[in-house]
Amino acid sequence: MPELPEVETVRRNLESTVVGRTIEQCRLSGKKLRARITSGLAERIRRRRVVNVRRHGKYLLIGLDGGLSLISHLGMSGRWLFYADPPARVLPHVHARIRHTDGTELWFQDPRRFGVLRLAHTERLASDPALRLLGPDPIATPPTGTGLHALARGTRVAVKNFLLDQRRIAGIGNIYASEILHRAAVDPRRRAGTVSQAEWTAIAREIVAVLGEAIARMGTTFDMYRTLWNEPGTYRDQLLVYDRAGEPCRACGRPIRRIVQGQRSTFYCPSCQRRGGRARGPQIVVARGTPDP
DNA sequence: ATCCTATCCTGTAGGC
DNA sequence: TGCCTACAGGATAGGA
Repeated sequence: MPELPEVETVRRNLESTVVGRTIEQCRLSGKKLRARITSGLAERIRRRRVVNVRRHGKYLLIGLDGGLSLISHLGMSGRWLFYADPPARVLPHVHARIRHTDGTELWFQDPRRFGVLRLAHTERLASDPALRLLGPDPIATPPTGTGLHALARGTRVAVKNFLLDQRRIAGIGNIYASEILHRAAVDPRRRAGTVSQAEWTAIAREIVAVLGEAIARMGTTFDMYRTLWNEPGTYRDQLLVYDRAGEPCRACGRPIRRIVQGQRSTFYCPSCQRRGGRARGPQIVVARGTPDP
């Protein structure tokens, strides 16, 4: 669920909240997440001070003094929660509880356990197995039409799945892939290698625009995702196609369609997102049972 | 090499 | 009310 805008929101929250605080103790649930939590993690982060909080794609990188970084990925259901005044009862599915020397606490909760928590040496972060294969972060390095066009040359996967591939661009997930392609007026089923340079230019522009607007609204909340203070993000109100199957396209009025690509839902407007873009003029009403021209 | 499928896990919504 | 199935914002091992 959390994609780049949600992770960036949490990053900003953490940056303003935990940088400068010192970890006094860390308690782990002992449960396995997507991968096993780095052995000795709790002991190795004790007494360390948080010096920065960075992000690459959907990965959070919490920098500690002494040259260590805590790598965290939220998976589908992970969240970080900050408590100035920690509750007495621990919530279910909390896998890490970090207590700072000032009594504040930071909890990592992840019911589905698709998240990641690992420790790495800061100077070797780029070669860490979790991060090594990631493509550029589109906020740090905005993509260009020519760059994407070259990257996609010869690729036969659907452009929607291309955008989801973290080795090519790191940070786009299922919601924003649909939104980006809708705003760029590109059919999600098109093979990436057949998308024109002009279309890639539109996609590059919308990647930056959509992610930026979603960050400004603190991300998209359906249910699980929350900020560090358990607040929802409000980009859901801005969604043009995601989760809107059957509802009218905000541009042309025709119904939004849901299809499945790679076992995941894609939402798009069959009228606005086809070669040549949206038909101008009034909507053509086709009688029931009449084949679509 | 590239692409596709199944799988990890829990919670919840909807049908009956 | 309960039982069942389908599905959910991610990533990847392994096979075609």
